[in-house]
Amino acid sequence: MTPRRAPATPTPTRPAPVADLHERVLTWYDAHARDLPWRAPGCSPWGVLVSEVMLQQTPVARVLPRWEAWLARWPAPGDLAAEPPGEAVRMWDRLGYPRRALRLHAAAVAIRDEHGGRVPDDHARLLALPGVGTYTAAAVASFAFGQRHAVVDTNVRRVHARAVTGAAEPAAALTAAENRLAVELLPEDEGTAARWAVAVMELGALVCTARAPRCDACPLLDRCAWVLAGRPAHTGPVRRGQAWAGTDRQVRGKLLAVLRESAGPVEAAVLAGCWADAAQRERCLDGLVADGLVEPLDDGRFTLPRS
DNA sequence: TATGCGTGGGT
DNA sequence: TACCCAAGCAT
Repeated sequence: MTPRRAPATPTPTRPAPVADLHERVLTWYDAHARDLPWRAPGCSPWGVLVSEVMLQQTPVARVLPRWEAWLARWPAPGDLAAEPPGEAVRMWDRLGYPRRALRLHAAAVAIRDEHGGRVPDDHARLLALPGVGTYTAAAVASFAFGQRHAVVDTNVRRVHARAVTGAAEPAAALTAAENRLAVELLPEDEGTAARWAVAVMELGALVCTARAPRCDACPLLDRCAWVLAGRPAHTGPVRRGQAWAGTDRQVRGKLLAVLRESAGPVEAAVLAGCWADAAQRERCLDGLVADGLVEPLDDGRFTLPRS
């Protein structure tokens, strides 16, 4: 162990360029941040957690109305935990990746049973919740509880890759070097670190975007490593697009949509109308049952999970 | 570590 | 028009 001792004299604790980075991004955020409900001062940690799970791979514009409806119906984790998981799947509507709804319900149950109904405020306990990974645990700890964590999502990775590393895109998968960089860039002060985390994400979401970055609006333009290097093209493997037409994903989506929109159990014959290929249809239905998204009844019908 | 997992708007 | 891709997680 090598305890790091704070300097007795007011020596700068980090190189000036990093302080400049912080100041520019934080100033930009104060002027340009979106007014999102889960960022409102009165938003509960539960509201933040729900937003983070909904925002996993789903755009803000589509999350907004679903988040409002969710929080209106289930203002606290215990409210959701008291209902069957199928209700969460139904309320999820078309946000996509409906296993997230199931996991959010399971998280609500865990919060009720293991945390007295309150969203835990430390990273390890958040990480233990269903559907909460490294990113979401750090995000909730930072955004809801003001703690100092490296919050590394796809936006942050892109900003770091360009502004600091000088690459057009981050690596395909999160690397140890990226995590180290994120930790190094974290402001020392807890409250500042929390603001920094959300500010870098916002910069990536609004300005330093994947397709057509709006560099003219970027507070880092004149010190962006990627721009200074002449905006070199992405070097590395081309990302594989997500196949869609004819995939199990598409079939699962069709089957679950029918169940969501039905008030009660659905006949197998109705589900059969979703997809002509019977073998694929059955495989997908079995998969949905195995995932807990669909419950088969003794009479041969199917329903959203009741327990 | 690579893969499977929904959905719909933007370019 | 066909991609591209959007605050990841679990396995």
